[in-house]
Amino acid sequence: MQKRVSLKDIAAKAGVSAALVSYVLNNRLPSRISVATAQKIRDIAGQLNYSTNQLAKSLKTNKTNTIGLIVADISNPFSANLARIIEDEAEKCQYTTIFGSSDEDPGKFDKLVHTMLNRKVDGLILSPPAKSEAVIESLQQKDIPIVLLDRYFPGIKTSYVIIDNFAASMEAVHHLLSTGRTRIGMITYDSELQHLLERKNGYIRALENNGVRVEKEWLQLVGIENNQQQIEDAVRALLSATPGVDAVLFGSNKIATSSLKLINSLSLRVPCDLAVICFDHTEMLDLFYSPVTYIKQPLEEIGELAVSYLLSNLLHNGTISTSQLKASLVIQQSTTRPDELYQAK
Amino acid sequence: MQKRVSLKDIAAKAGVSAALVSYVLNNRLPSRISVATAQKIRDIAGQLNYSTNQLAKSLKTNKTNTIGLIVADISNPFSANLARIIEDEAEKCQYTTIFGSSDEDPGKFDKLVHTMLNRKVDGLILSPPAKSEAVIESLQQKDIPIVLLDRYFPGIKTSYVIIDNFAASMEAVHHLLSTGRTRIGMITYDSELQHLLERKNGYIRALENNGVRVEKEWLQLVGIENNQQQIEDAVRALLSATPGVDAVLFGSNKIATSSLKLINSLSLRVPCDLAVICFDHTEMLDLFYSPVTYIKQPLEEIGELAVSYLLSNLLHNGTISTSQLKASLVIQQSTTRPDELYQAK
DNA sequence: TTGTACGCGTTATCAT
DNA sequence: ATGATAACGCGTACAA
Repeated sequence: MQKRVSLKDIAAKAGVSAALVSYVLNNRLPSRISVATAQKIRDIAGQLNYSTNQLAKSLKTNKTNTIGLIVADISNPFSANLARIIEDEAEKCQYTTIFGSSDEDPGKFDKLVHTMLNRKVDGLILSPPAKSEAVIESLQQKDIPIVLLDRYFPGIKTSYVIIDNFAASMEAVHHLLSTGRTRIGMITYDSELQHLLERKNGYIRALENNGVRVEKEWLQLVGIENNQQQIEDAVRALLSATPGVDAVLFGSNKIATSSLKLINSLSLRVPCDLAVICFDHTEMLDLFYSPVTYIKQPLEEIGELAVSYLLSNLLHNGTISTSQLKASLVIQQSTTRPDELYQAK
Repeated sequence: MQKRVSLKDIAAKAGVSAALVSYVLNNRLPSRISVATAQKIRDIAGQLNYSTNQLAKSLKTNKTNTIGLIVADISNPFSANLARIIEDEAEKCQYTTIFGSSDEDPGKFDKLVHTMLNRKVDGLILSPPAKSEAVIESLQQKDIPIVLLDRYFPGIKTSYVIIDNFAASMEAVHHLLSTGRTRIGMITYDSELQHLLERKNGYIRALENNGVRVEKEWLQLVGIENNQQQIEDAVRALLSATPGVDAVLFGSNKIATSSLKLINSLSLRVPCDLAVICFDHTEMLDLFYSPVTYIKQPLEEIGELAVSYLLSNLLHNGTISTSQLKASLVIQQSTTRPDELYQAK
């Protein structure tokens, strides 16, 4: 169906053995091969437009030069951006990437991992969903190189690249406090994933540290399926609480989008009546009528580190490298103090 | 490194030949194999946690159950959504998808195609960039199954799934005219890609059909690299033209985003001073202070058809299937007539 | 049910 | 010094 030119076609045409062709094309033992035949082989390979069959090569060498990447959902901008960076980075090192979306479902995650393993990927970069510890541990037992991305499990020793979500949440809340907001709510996920717990705990700790009592209704937890209705209910609950909030921290870009969609339709004004901050950037945030302050993850660095950790793991199996990067707060209009708003505009 | 359990491990433990194990696990010749041994083999396979080595299988069968998908840029929401749909659709049919982003660069496109071919993908779904006709034609000569996505080349007979961009543009302009706009501009790409030409021509034709003279400055062409500065200049040119426009059609979501970002910072109001319509949906459009009317492509249908055409092509090589789907106009506030605006709100 | 050639490169060993 | 032979990786499919 595809390339039918094989090594032995070249060998036949050149009047040499297939092995020799292999050596030449891979630049092996260059000292032991006469320049003349080497050139002849290269010429013929060129004119036959030969390209090596990766399947056969991989079968023999047990190396596919492929890495598997599993994210939550490739159609989410956060995942898509990260995927793109990883793809580019891997490609620089001659690696091909195959993607999969887990939809935060550990069953689907497990299935994806195994299809990738059947295809003999050299290693995996994974954003594991909740309750997927067993899968990760089994990969470790099999000595399959993995790097966790965006998330990690405190109880499992693996390579990972994450950000300091606790600190990021704290910083966001401190910023809100510094702009005079006192009734700060948060909408985030009801999940046991460590990075999400840290976002939640950072929020709580920041308020406590500043002597602010966290009202029960100020912390709204929603399902990780990102149900629009549920998120809207959470927004309404925050606003109708007693006392109602004057600022909200959104635990993800999906939550932010759904919430802002509702807020857009209410009479409420941002930032006068409500300040908002959100985790992760999307273009939508800049286009909101009051550009949204957000917590920016260093995506390039995350992607590059993940690939580099994985590749170094491929060379020296057993190496464990971890990074916890710092996120930065990008301050825009959505958190301007009301009294500064007019002079700023 | 990974699965070390092979067919012959099972065969040894079961005291049968490797061939028999293969038959059993593939449910071949079920009538000719005793139920007892079949069960024994399955049990052993289960307890050894065997899973087949796709590399070896593919090498023999010349089938990888993998499709290659090349889009312009996986980090663009339009591409990402489509990719996700195709991934899911392929997965339903037991196919794995490998992605690549061409960045509209024919050289990169060609390179991606060849890495995929070296990996022996069964077929390709491609959004070809400009000047990649030669690559497509060479794939055809090699009888490699392909389906073009989102774009096509009029001179080349291939399977494709596209939308009627000409009609979509016309409909958008007609809608603007029907809401009383008379000075309608367009910002789109300076590209020879057929689908982009059709977007441009649909705009021109719609105006001509309605006896509107298209001022030169109303049609602004920008590079496909989506340079922010260039797009902003185009917006400014439209607004400062004589006469200045009272409506704009954006040729892509990237153009729309960049333009709206600028418009957001001007004193100009949408839709009072300017109506806007854009090709393709992103969430950003709903969050703009005046939710943006857009041309919606039937992404699910496009993705499903593309996969189905490719798979049917894998069975019966040489089949050519094409679809030109209709896009729909989703009308939102950004094109409301100024005089209806207050009563509508 | 089984033996075995096969797909296609790789690489250690053998031959001039 | 140069180059050839052959085993190998692992599952498949045909002949026996």
